[in-house]
Amino acid sequence: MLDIRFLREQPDIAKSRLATRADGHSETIDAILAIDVRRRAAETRLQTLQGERNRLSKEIGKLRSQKQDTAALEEEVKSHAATMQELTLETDALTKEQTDLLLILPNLPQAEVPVGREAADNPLVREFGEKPVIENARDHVAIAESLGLIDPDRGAKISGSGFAVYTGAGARLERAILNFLLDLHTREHGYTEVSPPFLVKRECMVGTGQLPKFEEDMYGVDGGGLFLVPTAEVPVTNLHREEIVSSSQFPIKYAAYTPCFRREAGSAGRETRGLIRMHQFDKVELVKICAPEDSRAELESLTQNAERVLHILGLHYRVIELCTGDMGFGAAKTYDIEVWAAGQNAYLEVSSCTNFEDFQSRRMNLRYKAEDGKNRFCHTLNGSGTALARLYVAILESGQQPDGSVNLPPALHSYFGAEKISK
RNA sequence: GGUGAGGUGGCUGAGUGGUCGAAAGCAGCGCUUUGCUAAAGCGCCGUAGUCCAAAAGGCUACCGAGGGUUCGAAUCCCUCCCUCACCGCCA
Repeated sequence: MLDIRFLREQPDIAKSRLATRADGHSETIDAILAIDVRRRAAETRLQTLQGERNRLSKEIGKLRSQKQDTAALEEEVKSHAATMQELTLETDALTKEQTDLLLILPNLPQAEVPVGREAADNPLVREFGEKPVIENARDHVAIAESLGLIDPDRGAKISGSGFAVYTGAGARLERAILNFLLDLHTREHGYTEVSPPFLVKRECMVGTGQLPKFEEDMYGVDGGGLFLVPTAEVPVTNLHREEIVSSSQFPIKYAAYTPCFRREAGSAGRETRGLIRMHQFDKVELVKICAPEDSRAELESLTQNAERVLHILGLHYRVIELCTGDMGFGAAKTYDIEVWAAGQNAYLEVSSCTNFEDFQSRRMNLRYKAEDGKNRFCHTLNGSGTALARLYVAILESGQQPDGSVNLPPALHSYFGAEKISK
């Protein structure tokens, strides 16, 4: 959520920076400001009447203690009741209207984010390793089926398309990768492990920005009161919602595993083969909460922490920076990490590392006590460290051998309990 | 799920209809003094919104949340949420 004062004072700057986004409605800003004027006018009138009522009520109390008649004053207060009622309804309605619009307004890209319209405009930042040379590379579906690692048919049978069942060594590999990721980030990168609920309240989804705009992508339960988490970002970032945290805790760094549940509405047919786009997938998420002046550096180190996963696993990857037109709703700046999947002959996004600045913290009223004693909004960041399913794809496709087996990266041997998977 | 108790400022904790935004203590900040790994005295010390060109200042709202009663609500009534205790059920 953007600062209403900023919009009020510098609407042109807000509009021009928002205009570089794919979803940047400047007309929404005009609507917000129009409501703002009406809202404040109504509020001021209401407050004046409230002040008058308070003054008269005190007067009544004083007179009564002196046993004097107060009927006239009481009538005067009563005479404003209807107007106050109207003004209360008006300010409430205008406040809600304004908030609703503020909640669907995306974040401002940082000034240096490259301006562009779509994914093709995203500049390459760096890459690691090289594409492995594999003759007649098979894709992970063929590999996994021949080795009995996943059972897509039965996944579809029990839950529908977009759900996978991992079986035998396949399930074990999933668990091995998970443990490797959590150990790496907690032991070597200094993140505190969190195991949060997989269901969160609506207000948490609003806090991190999934709602109200993207409800059709989420799984709601309990009549819309609770949602299955689409990423651990939601429960973990909201851990400190409505708090004033101490800056001595900064940077707060959490690593959390959760399954992620997404409807993927509108993505049918795009990259849907095998495990690449699922309604449920596992992910280890990294979340940081820090002071505004540190968030740029924290994004760099966060991204490096996520990259290290692929580095250690020896997988070829590249880091790209999202252009303004390709950034997510709440993002001020985002790096995507894409791993090479030999069987797909394509890069797969396994991590999206984002600095939200104070966009989320405003929504969840997450503040810290600054050195000058003032309460300020924190900056929040998160990045996958990494998504499991696509990493799984890359491990299978990169490790595949001519005899049909899969060699696992050395870092996973002890977690998995073997060096390779074969029939 | 049932019964009971309770939710007040960073913390502890008073306050049951009218100068209560809220006593007191602790913590924090500032000053003074003595001096040295601290003590004492004094003062300051909630959040948000809004008004004014701005500062100073004013006003409004907030005592778990939302309604209600009243000229006036932290205080009375209703609903809900949460915490604790015990009971029931249960992985």
